[in-house]
Formats: sequence, structure tokens, C-alpha cells
Amino acid sequence: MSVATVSRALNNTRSVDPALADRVRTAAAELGYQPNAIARNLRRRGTRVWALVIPNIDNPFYTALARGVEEAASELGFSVLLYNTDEDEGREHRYLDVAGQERVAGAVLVPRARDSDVSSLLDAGIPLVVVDRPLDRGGDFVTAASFEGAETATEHLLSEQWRRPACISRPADTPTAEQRRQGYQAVVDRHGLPSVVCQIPFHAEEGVAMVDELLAGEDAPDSFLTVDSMLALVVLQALRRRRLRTGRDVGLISFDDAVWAQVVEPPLSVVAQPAYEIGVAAARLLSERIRDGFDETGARTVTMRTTLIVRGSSRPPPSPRG
Amino acid sequence: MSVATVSRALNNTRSVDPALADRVRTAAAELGYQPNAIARNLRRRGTRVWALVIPNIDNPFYTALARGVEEAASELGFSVLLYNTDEDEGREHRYLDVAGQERVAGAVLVPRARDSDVSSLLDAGIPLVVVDRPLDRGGDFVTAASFEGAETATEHLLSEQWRRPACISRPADTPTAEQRRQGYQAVVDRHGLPSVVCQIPFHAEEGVAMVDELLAGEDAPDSFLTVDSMLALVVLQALRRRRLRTGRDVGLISFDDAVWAQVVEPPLSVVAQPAYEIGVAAARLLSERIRDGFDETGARTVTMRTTLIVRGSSRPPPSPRG
DNA sequence: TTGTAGGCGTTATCAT
DNA sequence: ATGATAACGCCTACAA
Repeated sequence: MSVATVSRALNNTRSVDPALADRVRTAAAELGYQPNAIARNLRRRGTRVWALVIPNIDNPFYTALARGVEEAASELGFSVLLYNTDEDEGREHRYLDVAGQERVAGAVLVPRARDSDVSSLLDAGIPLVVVDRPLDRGGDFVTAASFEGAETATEHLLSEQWRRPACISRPADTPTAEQRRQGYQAVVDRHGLPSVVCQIPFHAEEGVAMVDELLAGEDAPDSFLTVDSMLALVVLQALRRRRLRTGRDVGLISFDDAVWAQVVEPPLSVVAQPAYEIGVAAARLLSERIRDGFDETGARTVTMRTTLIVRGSSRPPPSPRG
Repeated sequence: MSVATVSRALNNTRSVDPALADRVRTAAAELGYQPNAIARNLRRRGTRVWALVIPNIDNPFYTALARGVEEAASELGFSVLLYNTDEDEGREHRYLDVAGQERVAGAVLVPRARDSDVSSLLDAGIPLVVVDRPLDRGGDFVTAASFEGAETATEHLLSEQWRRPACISRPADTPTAEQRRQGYQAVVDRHGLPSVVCQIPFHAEEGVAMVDELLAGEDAPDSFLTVDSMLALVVLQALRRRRLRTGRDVGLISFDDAVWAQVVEPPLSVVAQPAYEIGVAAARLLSERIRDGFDETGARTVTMRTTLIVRGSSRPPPSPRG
């Protein structure tokens, strides 16, 4: 029989004799035939692969996100290429380029900054869903309510009698970190309190020293809001160094409900983000764009809720001071 | 000029007029031309993509491994497909299949068990480097010295006056966990002590309850060796429930130096594995196999050293008992 | 040095 | 329902 018939049989196209189709399938199985996706992609003018570009695979928030994206992708019949930019613009740019050359069917991107250059994707007509950190240029976007989450956390700190909360954040060109800082700032402003912000670079060895310095200063903060879980680690180490205990000597709330949050003493209060669900939502959005083609005008933004989980680290000092 | 000339110019083939080549390149740049990797792959009969198949992206050991593989791959000009099996044999098998169909140039695999079926890769002639957990069938393999690491840790527990160490492990068909259990067992046997082993399934909700039960039993263990960092979390939660403190009421050492190990009180003693370096080594090995073709006979095994890092959680009880 | 043309493995189109 | 065939975009003999 002809190659065409075989192709049809294997692809379950109607209009092929069931008996014949069966023969083809068994033969294929026996010979261990595997369709060549490369040739198929060429013919179909497109791959069944997505790119997932994240800033830091060591941050549990992004691994949970990745899990969501990968799981949903696999259910939709896509494989996902992992690109870890390490918060480096150069790497991000190169990765976006090679993703374009690989002719991925779509991409999920957590950009380094608001002005990340996504032209290689867009020029190639590759659908893009941006996640966690927004892009100035707009486009489909999935995130959690950073500003509100930070507001709620800061308010909580104040309601627990903490009087000088500080915000431990990231460089100001990091959109999400900046939104959280602003949420914090809105609250301290509202209460007529001074704003104390410390921006710790991503790859800094000196993070602990920076927080330590803050603690050593004149009007040292009595509590902290950290914008990601790695920063909570930094603060906890600085506190340990000075023998300061959370939920007693200082208050602490962190973004992201890391797995270890419940084994520190006292347990860590957090602003939880639904990282996995964000990944799944991004995947769904992307697959729709791929199916329906994408239309600059109809950009959608999905904002997920954050949840303040109060545990021991933010409880009030034994004898209220305020 | 002809397409052939253009192709040659873009690929820096010698035997093309430099001036002409330059014109081609500028033109290509201006038009934003991107070579179509799909067509190129078809022609070259191979992609520039690897598959990375891991059991659990939430386990920091595997994310560090992934980081190593991805970084090295990218330097070698490869992209990497991420497949997260979630310790599920069915998923593993399906993933290996699609990786084969995607005609990846090579694969790095952390198999579910010793008998994982890698035939779809092998039949397709795709080089494979197995990592962390060995396969019965042999082949290139990179890992850390699990048995010895467990021995050292258990000896340390005993030298610190702990008398009834237990091993919190994983299902017996998990090669690495099993090796660690054996390392533990060798030591307790040698000392004429009873072996207490608890195998906690990967997706178990009841892990904490299982450890709690152990603690409640007659001859409850006075110390623990956990075979991965997620299990350390489980033990710590069980201990918290009973208000037991490590490095005092019980001893604890875990495999894998998780980021949070130094912020629990007291800090966690660990058997550290060079996860990142294991990933890099696997990548190097894979790229050699791809270059030189691979030869069943010359399978190589790379075993990295583990390091016992003694911190507070394994220090002896205040008043020696024994 | 440059051009021509065949083929990589599929699938879609057009006949039969 | 099946068969023949062209095309997807690139690379590389081979010819000029």
C-alpha cells in the first residue's frame, strides 16, 4: 500500500478501511516505528513545543509555576523547553532568540524587567503569555495581586503592634518587587510612618550584611516584609546573627509560602501566591492564542488572589510598645 | 544570486566571496531573517535539543541538577526540554516516547526505578545519560556516593551519643533511597543495633503521621537519617508536634543541603551532594556521546563525593545516655 | 566561486 | 477508500 494510506491510518483519519488501518498499526508497533516529528513539523509549519523562560529555577515560586505550565502543556500535547535566565538581560535576549529559531508554537515568559525585548518572538508571530512581571508593551498577562498582598501584609504587621516595618525588596526595575514595595509604602504613608526600603540585588552575597546594617542603625526597623522567599532566608539569617527572634523581638512576613515556612521557629507568616495555578492559567491562555490566532487588541490580564497566612513570625511582641 | 550561495554565506562556509557574504549577512539582518530550525533539523537529521527527565521539580536537588544541565547545554548550543514525571512510571514512559519522537539529540534521565524502560530512546539511537539513580541495564551514569554518605552520617550520629537511629526512606524500588538505607543499615548492623526503617511514599499526605507513630512506639528512635530534604521537613513537623527539639531530644541528619537548612533551630546537619556539578558532568558526558557516537561497551560511571556538614541538629543530647 | 537540483519524512491535494 | 505526487525550507553533492 502507499505511504499516504499509512499516514492516514496512523493519524486515524476517517476514510480508511478499519481492517487495513489495524494492519498498519500492528505493523508499525512491531517495527517500532516512531513518526518523525521533525518532518511532521516541517510539513505542518509548526512545532508542538513551547518555551518557558524564567529568571531563577532555584526560586520555589518559579518551580511551582514551571510545574503548572509543564503539566498543562503535556495534557495539551506540547513539550516545554526550559530556559533559565538567571535574571540576566543578555541571557534572556539570547534565549528568546533561540526560542524563535526553534520555531516554538508559543512562549511563557517571566521577563527580567518591564522593557524586556520580546521582538524576536513577536516578529516571528509566536504567541506569548507574560507571567508574574508585566511588560510595558502589554499583551496577555497572568499574575497575582502584588500591591494588595503587600498592603494586607503591612497592615497586619501594624495591627499586631509593630511600629517600624521595613520592606526588603529587589532592584527597582523588577516590576513585581516594585509593586510590593509600593503596596508597603502606601500603608506606611497612610499611617504617617517612615518608609524603610532595602533593595537587595539578586546575586548578592552581601544580603545578610545589608540587613544586618539596617538592624544596627539608629532607628532600626522592628519588623519586615520581604518580597520573596529567598529574602526571608536572608532576613532570618541576619536575625539569627543578632540573636533576634521573630514573633517576639521582630515581626516578619514574607511573600511566597515556601515548603520550609512551617518548620522554622516560630512558623513564618506569608503572603501566598497560587504559583501552580498561575502556571496552569498561563498555559490555558497560551493554548487559546495558538488555536485562535492572536489579536493584539484583545490582550487579557488574569490577576490571581494572594492569601495572607498568619503564623507565628508576625505575632505581636510580648509587651506592646505602641 | 542563488539560495545555495546565501546558505553558504550564512553558514560561513569557505569558498564564498567575502564581499558577497557580507552583503548577504547585512541583508539577512535587515530583513530580520531567521533560519528555520525545523527545515534545518530535517536536512541534518537531528535537532539541537536535549530532553531532561526528572521525577520531581519541587525537590531542590533536582532543580539544582536541572540548572547545571541547562546551563551547560546552553553553552554547548543545545536547548533542553523539561519533563517532570512526578515519580510516575506511566508518565515517564510517555515522556520518553515523545522525547524520542521529537528526535532529541540526547537525554538526561533520572529514572523512576532500576527497570525503567528506556527502549524508545535506545531504539532510536538517542544517547542517554542516567543520573542520580542507576538503571539495571547499565549505560553512562553520574551520581553521588549514596551508600558512603549514609554510612558516614549514621556513624556520626552514633559518635554523638545517639543510640537508636532510624532511617526515613522512600519505597524500596527507589534505587538511591535504597542505597542510603543500606548504608545506614550496614552501620547499625556493625554496631549490633536494631535497624529501624520507615519507607514513606512520595505523594503521601500521611508522612508526618507515620513518623509520629514511630515516635509514639515502644522503642522509639532517638535520632533520624532522612534520605532527602523533603523527608527532613516531614520529620521536623512530626517533632514539632511532639515538642521535641533536634540536637537535644533527638538527633537529625538529612541528605541534601537545602537552602533552609541554616534557618531552622538548631541548623540542620546534612549530607550535601554536588547537585549542580552532577548536572554539569552529565551534560559533558552527553555531549561527548553525541559527538563521538556511543558505544555500549564503553559506558562510564562518574561518582561524586558527598560531604557531611555537621551543624546543630545532630549534636549530642545534653546528658549522654549511653 | 557560484548555480542546479535532489532529498530529508510527512501530510495535503488531486485523481482514480 | 486508496494511490501518486508536490511541497514544507534547508543543505550539499555535483556540475559549471
